[in-house]
Amino acid sequence: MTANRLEKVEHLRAGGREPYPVGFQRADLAADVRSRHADLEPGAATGEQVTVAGRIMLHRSFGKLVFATIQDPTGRIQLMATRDELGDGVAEFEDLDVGDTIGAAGEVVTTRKGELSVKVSEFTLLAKGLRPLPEKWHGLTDIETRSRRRYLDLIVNEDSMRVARARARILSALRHEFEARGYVEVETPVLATQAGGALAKPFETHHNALGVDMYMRIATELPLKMLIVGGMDKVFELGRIFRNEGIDATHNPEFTMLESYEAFADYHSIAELTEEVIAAVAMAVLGETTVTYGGRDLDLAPPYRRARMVDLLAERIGIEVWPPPDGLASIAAEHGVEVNSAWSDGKIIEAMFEELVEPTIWDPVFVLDHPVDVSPLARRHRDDDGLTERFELFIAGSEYANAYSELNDPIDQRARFTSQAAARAAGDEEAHMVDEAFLRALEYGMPPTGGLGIGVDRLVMLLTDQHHIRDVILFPTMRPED
RNA sequence: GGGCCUCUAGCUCAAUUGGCAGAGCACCGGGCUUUUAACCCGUUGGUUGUGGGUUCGAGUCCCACGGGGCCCA
Repeated sequence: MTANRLEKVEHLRAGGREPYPVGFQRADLAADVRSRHADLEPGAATGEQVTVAGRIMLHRSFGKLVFATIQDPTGRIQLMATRDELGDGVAEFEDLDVGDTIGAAGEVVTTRKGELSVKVSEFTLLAKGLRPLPEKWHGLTDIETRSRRRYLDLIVNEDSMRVARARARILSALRHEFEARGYVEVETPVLATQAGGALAKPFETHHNALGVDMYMRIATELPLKMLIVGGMDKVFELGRIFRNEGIDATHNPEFTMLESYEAFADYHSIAELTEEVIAAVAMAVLGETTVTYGGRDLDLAPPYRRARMVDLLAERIGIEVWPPPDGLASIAAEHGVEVNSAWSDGKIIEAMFEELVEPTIWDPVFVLDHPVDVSPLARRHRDDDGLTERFELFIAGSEYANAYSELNDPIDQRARFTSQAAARAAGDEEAHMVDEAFLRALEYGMPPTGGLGIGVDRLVMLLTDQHHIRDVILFPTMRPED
């Protein structure tokens, strides 16, 4: 089939016609033509000349009369090529294939059946397609091909285009919300000699000229806090994060996170910021705060419920878990939660929460006050030394945001790092490394600060009703094809 | 990492108990001046993911490997 199309290209060139010309000017978009001529009678002639361009999606020939439906970024419109108008040119129009990109000029008319059309007086082949498009009835459904050849998916699956465009609007709305609140967007290193700010395995690489091993960032937290030390009191970064972990419905090795830090804020004010931003983004993208996710309604309008992690867990299992009772590990085991004997009480509580409470959450909840040993960068709770001033926002069983009153006590931070380093030495590959550069910055004094991270891909999934992260990432990470 | 499922024409899918690899769309040729997934007639198109094995005979059964999916860790 490609051979046939190549012959056509050769034939065009032999006849002095360029199959990939430059310089064509599109003057009109399908949707604009449609909106200008919404309710024409069948057989109408408007006298309006338009110049449209797009990819041929459907092609129907009657020999001396040819219809082609082209698609541009705004939609589809039918072209009608007639012998009356084009003479022998109609044969050339008939020879076009589905998948070709063409430009055409002509009068806006309706056909006898009432279909709005451009009656072609001139047309130009702009890009000959050598490969056939997926089938016009069933389109492209194979998940692997849709992900690997996203361009095809975008051409034939309207929903994929909808999601891609919604994602762009979400990114734009997020920026708008933070900028409107006086936050400054910054860029921090993707490549660093230490990976910190989160508990995760990094990608490792090497800088040849410097002769040092480097890591792709697993968070933007530490450099952003250094900017708070530097006096940039409200900063945010919207960027790609890399974690060397498995791929599943909610994890891609590279993903997009928004992190923000605000001096003189705490996790209570950041919770208010978070619910306002999420509601505003939903409004910007959907025009309402009610979303349907997997067929079930969800309201993103503030305020969201606030509840302590330990209280939600106690409510679920009917036993108080804070302060940790004796035999917490056996209580976990009784509820089918597997725990490691090396785990701290805090880690056990977190694991029980993840397994027993998270899946039951539907409406937005700020889960507050995580145990200190699972939160090495968060400030200790002002009323309880064993907890932190932290929240995670859960919606529909998944985590969407993570925030702290930031730990700005350099002595405590060093102690936390040291304890993480011990866990690392004991084999926990995700434990945090001691970051001396960050500690030095804290030692100069960081004001009390509220910080926030929002998982952007998951937010896109929520607002576009997608249930796999690969469907909101244009080019998800995949194994090589061969 | 483990379990289960899956891979057939460019796309979407068939193929009985192990018995001639097929259809629709696309492509090519022919017909048609009002179609809407146009229609009608006739062609073309295959290393059945890859490599082995069993068998008179393998898309089908077995083994290994590769891609993908779902679930679990």
